[in-house]
Amino acid sequence: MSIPGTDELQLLHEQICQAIGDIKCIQILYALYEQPRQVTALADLLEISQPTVSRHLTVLRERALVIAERRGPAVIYHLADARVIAVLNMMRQLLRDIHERRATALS
Amino acid sequence: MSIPGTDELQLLHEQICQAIGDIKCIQILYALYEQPRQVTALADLLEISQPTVSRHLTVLRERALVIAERRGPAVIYHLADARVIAVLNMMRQLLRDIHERRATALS
DNA sequence: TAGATATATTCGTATAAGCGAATAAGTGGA
DNA sequence: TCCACTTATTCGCTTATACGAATATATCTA
Repeated sequence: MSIPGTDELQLLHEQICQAIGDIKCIQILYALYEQPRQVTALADLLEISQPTVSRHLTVLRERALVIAERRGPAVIYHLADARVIAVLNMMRQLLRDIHERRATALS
Repeated sequence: MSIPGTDELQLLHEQICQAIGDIKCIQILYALYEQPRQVTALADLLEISQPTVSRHLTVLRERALVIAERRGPAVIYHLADARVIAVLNMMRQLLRDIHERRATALS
C-alpha cells in the first residue's frame, strides 16, 4: 500500500483516527465488541452520562463504525466492523513490545 | 486477545491513539516511513513550521514511536516500529471498505 | 391521547491542544 | 571563542472538543 495523499489522510483522520483518539470512544467500541448494547446499558457499564454516550454513538454512527438498530423504544448499537478492534489490539501489542524494548534497553 | 482493562486502555490511549489522532503526526509518521529525515526536512516537506514539527517529534519520541539520532548539529528521526504504519494502513483499508459498503447500500 | 421509557439534542461552560513568533540551547568549524 | 546552523522550548493566543443539566423527541402501552 502506497503513501496516502492529503485527501485520503484527511478522511482517515476525520473518520477513524479522531474517533479512536477519544478514550471514551475506545471504551464504547470494546463494550460493543463484547456484545450489542443499548445506550443506557453502555452508560451504566462505563459510568458515563447518557447524553455523553449518545453523542459519542452519534459520531461513531456517522463514521459508520457502529450500526444502530431500533428495537421498540430502545436503540441497540453494534459494531459495524470488527476490524476496528483488530486495529486497537494491534496497537496494544505494539505498546507491549515498546515497553518490553524499553525495559530491555535499560537493563 | 482479551478486553483491555482500564489501566491498559489509559496507556493505549495516551501513548498511541492520541498521537495517531493528530493529522500532522500521521503525516510525520508516513514521511519518516519513506525515509529517515531531520526536523527541517520534515518542516519543508510537510509545510509545517519548525517549532510545530519539533514539538510533535518530541511527543512521538516520548511515546517511543520514533527514534532520534544526532548527526552533527542535525537530529535524524526515524520510525521506531513500522507496525505503526501497518496499523494506519489497516485503517485506510477499513475506511475504503466502509465507503464501498455505503455506496452499495445506497444503490 | 396520556404516561412511561429510552434516546437525541441544545446550551453554556470548562478544559485541552495546537499554533507561530520569539528565544534559548546544542553542535561543529574557523 | 565566535559564528553559522539546527533543534528545542517558552509564551500568549486561538480553536476545538468534551462535558452535564435540562429539554426535546421518539416509541410503545393502555
